[in-house]
Amino acid sequence: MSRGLVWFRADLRLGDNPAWAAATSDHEEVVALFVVDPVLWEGSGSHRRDQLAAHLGALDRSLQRRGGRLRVRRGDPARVIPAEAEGAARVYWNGDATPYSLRRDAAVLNALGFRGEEHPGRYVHPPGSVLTGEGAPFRVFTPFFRAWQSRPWDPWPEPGTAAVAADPGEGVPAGGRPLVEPGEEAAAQRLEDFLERVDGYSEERDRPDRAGTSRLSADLKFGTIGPRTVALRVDGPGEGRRAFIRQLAWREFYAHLLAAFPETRRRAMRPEYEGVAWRRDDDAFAAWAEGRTGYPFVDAAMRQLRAEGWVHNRPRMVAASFLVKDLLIDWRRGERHFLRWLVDGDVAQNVGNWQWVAGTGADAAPYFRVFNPVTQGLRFDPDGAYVRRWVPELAGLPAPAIHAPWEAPPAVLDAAGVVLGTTYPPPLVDHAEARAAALEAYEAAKRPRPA
DNA sequence: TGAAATGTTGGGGCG
DNA sequence: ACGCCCCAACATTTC
Repeated sequence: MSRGLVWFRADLRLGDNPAWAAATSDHEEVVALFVVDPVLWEGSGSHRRDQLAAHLGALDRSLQRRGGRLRVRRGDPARVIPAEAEGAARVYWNGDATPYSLRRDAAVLNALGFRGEEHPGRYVHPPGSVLTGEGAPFRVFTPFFRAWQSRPWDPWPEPGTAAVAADPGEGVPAGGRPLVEPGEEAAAQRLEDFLERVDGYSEERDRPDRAGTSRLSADLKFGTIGPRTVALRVDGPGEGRRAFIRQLAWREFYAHLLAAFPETRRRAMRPEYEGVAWRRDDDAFAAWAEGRTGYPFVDAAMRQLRAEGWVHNRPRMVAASFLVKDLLIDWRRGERHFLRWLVDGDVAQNVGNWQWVAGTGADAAPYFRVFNPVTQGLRFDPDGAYVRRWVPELAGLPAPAIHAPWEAPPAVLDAAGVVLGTTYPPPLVDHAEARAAALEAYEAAKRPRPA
């Protein structure tokens, strides 16, 4: 009897899954394997581990409905996969593009004696497939987007009928309470829920106090939903749908960039900014990470990150900008922190967006675009509801004052029970001064070095 | 997917 | 009626 092995990684679904479809069509029996890689497991914060464990449980239940189990092993994939592949004709997986996964997959493939088969399941168009007319990678989003959109594709095949092996191995790791209901059915329901409000997406997506976004980032990260399913369901007329497809394309752009320029995992895409004189300020970093910068919109974002591992994109950008521009701390420190704590933490997206904010990336925000944390709060959280939820000690403050409590009249602070320096910190830095210092630091880095 | 600084315009108050 | 000032609203430029 012919047997195949499917190595699940960031594609925890059975539908819209090319590796699964190929294996279940090519063989009479398949083993569904997940390897808990200590490098990734230990590197993840509790939020992502809890969500992953829950998703694995849901995948196991889906496989049980097919008469099998998810097999779980702990260890280095380069050792575990060949051992598990004893008796299997081929091993199937969906490829990824981060430097670590490329190294890992090459090692696995080598150890398997090339009985491995990589499929593209993580993106609508796999990294490296969208290129300029000259065959070079795009460095600017808009032309990438055009090429990405005009590239034809078909939905991936449906799964075949192979039996699923029923040995659960070590079993699904235990985890705490996940952020969202696990599994691909729940993810599909989240997509359907989003489609109910997609027409308002353009208007609502920047409002952290409302539920205007798709909330699909973690599902795309874990692969509990397929990118082509998302693209197919969202495609259509209307501003909201177009705006969302554009966001989906940013995700693909960043995957393409990291695949084409793997060194940008650690280094600025624009080398002139490698020389910025970042400050080594552990106290300021801790204040940022713990949500006590004294800027309510920033603190709300950082507390939401700690509490639930997900942050709305707008406060995410503003909090990131604050670390880099206001505190002048190296974007890589923030990148590491976000990657650890985010449920949707993904190397390509995280690095791409941090470099965008820092102004060091391809097609990034110019370095002189500095977010004002007060103005951003006033504009995108006009009632203060988002701040009120995550910074409860300010909850008694009325709308405009809540975004800049140090400017509120004493009577207003009194009435809200806010004592600056006691119940809530004063601003860690003066934004206007910090902005000027950041501009100076970036310009200094750009200037040619004196001979 | 900014914001501050600077420039311009036009309405209204007022002598 | 006129000039002057103030300032809000908008536009442009600069970082």
